[in-house]
Amino acid sequence: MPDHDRPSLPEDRLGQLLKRAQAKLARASAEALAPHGVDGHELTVLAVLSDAASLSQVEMAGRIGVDRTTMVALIDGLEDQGLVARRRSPWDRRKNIVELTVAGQDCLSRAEQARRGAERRFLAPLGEETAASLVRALRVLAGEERAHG
Amino acid sequence: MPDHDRPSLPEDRLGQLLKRAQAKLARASAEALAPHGVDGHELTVLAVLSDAASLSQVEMAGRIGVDRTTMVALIDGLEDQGLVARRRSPWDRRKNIVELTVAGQDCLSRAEQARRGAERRFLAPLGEETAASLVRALRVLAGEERAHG
DNA sequence: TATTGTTATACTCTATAACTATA
DNA sequence: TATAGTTATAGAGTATAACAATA
Repeated sequence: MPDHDRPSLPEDRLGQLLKRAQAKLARASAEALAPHGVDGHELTVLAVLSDAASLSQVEMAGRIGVDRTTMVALIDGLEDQGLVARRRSPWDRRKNIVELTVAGQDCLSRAEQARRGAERRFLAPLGEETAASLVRALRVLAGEERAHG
Repeated sequence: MPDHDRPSLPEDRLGQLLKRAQAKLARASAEALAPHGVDGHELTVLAVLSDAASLSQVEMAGRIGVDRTTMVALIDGLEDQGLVARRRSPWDRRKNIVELTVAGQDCLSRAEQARRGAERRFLAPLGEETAASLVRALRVLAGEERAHG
């Protein structure tokens, strides 16, 4: 049976490679973030808030790509830890304005540094040039249209 | 605020890129496989059986990386469609020997071709050389030790 | 009527625990 | 005692449906 006619085994399939690489990085990131008391989703919320100053919960949900019902519990957890604060918008009393607290900014700085370290260590085996090329390729495949980050 | 100190937004994070690329490929593969009546997991089982001729359910589970309890329903579905057959091992009556049927081999050929097409179309925007380089990089990151496939 | 935040519910995926039969 | 297959159950993660407050 010629090689190109033999069905691909799991370990040769692109989907499996992407899945395993993602899972491995997720584990490494989780380990790096654990000391800072936030998980990946929570760190994302903090980072988006840091970029946008303040957003309503639906706006946050849209940015992050989760449902607004999922956002509720996420913000609950962050608020319980004192990392973000909710307040009613005076202009539209249906909306919650969510903002970073000082503790939240501090946590973000530390946790983001830890996350970057994990990402850097994860990519280290590739070398700088290959790693950059991988990221470029993934941006294309993921449908990321931004010219450069 | 210098660029390297600004927290990464979701779309710039490697984990997100891997996740989105994987999700996009998974959707494309699911669409390509749908006409053949199998999903990705089921196709994997067929491919592994084609490679190994016959395996017990625990051996299959080990190869694919799922629990043996998950394998039961997987095999159930394939058996209901007549794509695989179970029989008791005469040498160890605790074990089920799972084998491809003729219909299963036929389905495998067609579905695997469809899956490869989806993968090829997914990688097309990169060009051949970049795509091959991506796969090599992912093999390294996923912990894949095989020299070349 | 439509939207925001919220809660309750359901669904998917997968693993753990427990049972049966075999070894 | 230990293993293979099976079933029932539970947990994580996330979405849908429904409700109250507000626009």
